[in-house]
Amino acid sequence: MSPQAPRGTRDILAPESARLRALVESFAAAAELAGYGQVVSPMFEQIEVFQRVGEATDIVSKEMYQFRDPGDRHLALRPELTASLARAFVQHRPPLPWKAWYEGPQFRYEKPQAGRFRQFHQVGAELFGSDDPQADVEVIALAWRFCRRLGLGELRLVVNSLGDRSDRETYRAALSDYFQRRAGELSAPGRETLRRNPLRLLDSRRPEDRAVLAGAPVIDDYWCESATEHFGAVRSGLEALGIPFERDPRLVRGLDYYRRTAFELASDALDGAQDAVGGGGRYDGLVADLGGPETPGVGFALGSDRLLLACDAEGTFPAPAAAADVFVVDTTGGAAATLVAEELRGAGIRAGRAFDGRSMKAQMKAADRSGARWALLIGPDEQDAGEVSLREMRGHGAAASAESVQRRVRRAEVAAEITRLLVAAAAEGSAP
RNA sequence: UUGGCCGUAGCUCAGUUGGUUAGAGCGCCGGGUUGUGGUCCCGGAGGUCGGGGGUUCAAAUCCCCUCGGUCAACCCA
Repeated sequence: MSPQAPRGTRDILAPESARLRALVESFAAAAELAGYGQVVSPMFEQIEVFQRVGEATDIVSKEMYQFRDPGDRHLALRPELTASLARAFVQHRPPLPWKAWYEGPQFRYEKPQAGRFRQFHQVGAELFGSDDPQADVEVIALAWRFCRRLGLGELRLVVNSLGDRSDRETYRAALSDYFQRRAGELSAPGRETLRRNPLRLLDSRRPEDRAVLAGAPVIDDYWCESATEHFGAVRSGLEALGIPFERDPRLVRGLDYYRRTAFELASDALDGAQDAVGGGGRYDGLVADLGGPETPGVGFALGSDRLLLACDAEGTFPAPAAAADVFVVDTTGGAAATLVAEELRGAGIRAGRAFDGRSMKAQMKAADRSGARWALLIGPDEQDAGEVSLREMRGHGAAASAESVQRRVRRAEVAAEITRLLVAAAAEGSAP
């Protein structure tokens, strides 16, 4: 049996890889418009970076790829990037507010399924050093604006507030009390969840648990004044921007470090259980947990793979066209094609060619399939005359409905002539 | 980690109650006379039937294990 990509990983080949790259570029543009700078952080960290962030979360307790390097350092492939960014913040202490965006693969040991991989890609942004609700609004708006730019329409923004640290703790205790009293009615796995982290029970999908949930205490009653005020400001900020959202008091998110604002973006176009394309929130206290000064922060991450699945479902954000401009057909052996193709590429023209001395017919077929606008023919005739034949392929430009047109061009003027034609076509296309 | 469904050429799939050299479409390669693609016609290459073990005179077809995919629980992007 020949080797395969490890379970839950995959090769992303040409058209799709260009699409992923375009998505990242689009995100970079959106983030940088808002003043976020890119951070490229290591693919792995000292394991404590993630452990300090939440022992109770599955992501760190059982889904981390961990290993010891030859120097016996205990390391982990990053399962998420907020912790890495917080570590980088503590290490470099950049001026506040520090606005950073990132992109790249992350790793979680999970059972793969559609929209869930062991190596997956995210884009995200973090804002450190401000507890202004307007910062929350800016961050959410960035995520929203980016998704809209991808063409996603069936998107749902869900927001909640988990209150301050102490609010969260008292609520957690109250919730725990409540569930303890009715533990008998919970499902078996639900009781286990209750033991580990009662908050997690809030978004259980099991019917028994949901029934018990109906009478559970609501977070709203545990907010302190400032948390209430903060959440109010976030909501009115979103309203002012015309960003639609719904409030879900049971939204808790998986990472333990969230305080106050938590939000999630889900796509209604995705069927199946994995409909969340991203989420985020405020993590005041995370920086301190990593040994830095008390520093508030808010941010989000979006799953690139799932965003693209959602785009597929909505038929938007197609792969950028990769068609060549010119395909060189050489029946004199192939060396002439090399010279012309390299010359054209040097002039910024996308040029393809065939190898292995294939027949003219075969080369023409290849030219057709390459999607090139022109075939550039070099045979003995052209070579003797110091010329090439430039054939406009049907389906392009003026020749779309008529027969393909073909004419001779001086060999020395080929690059200039094609450049001229490309410029003319671009002008025509941009100013119809 | 738990459970359901699935795994046949590069891709999408057929393969009757186990029975001889495993098929189709698409794609790929070549050809249809004198250098010219997209349509059409002809031909060709390509499969240890995911892998291993077992039952049987005989297994793609039955059983077990394993790997992988998928769906759901869990969790999350």
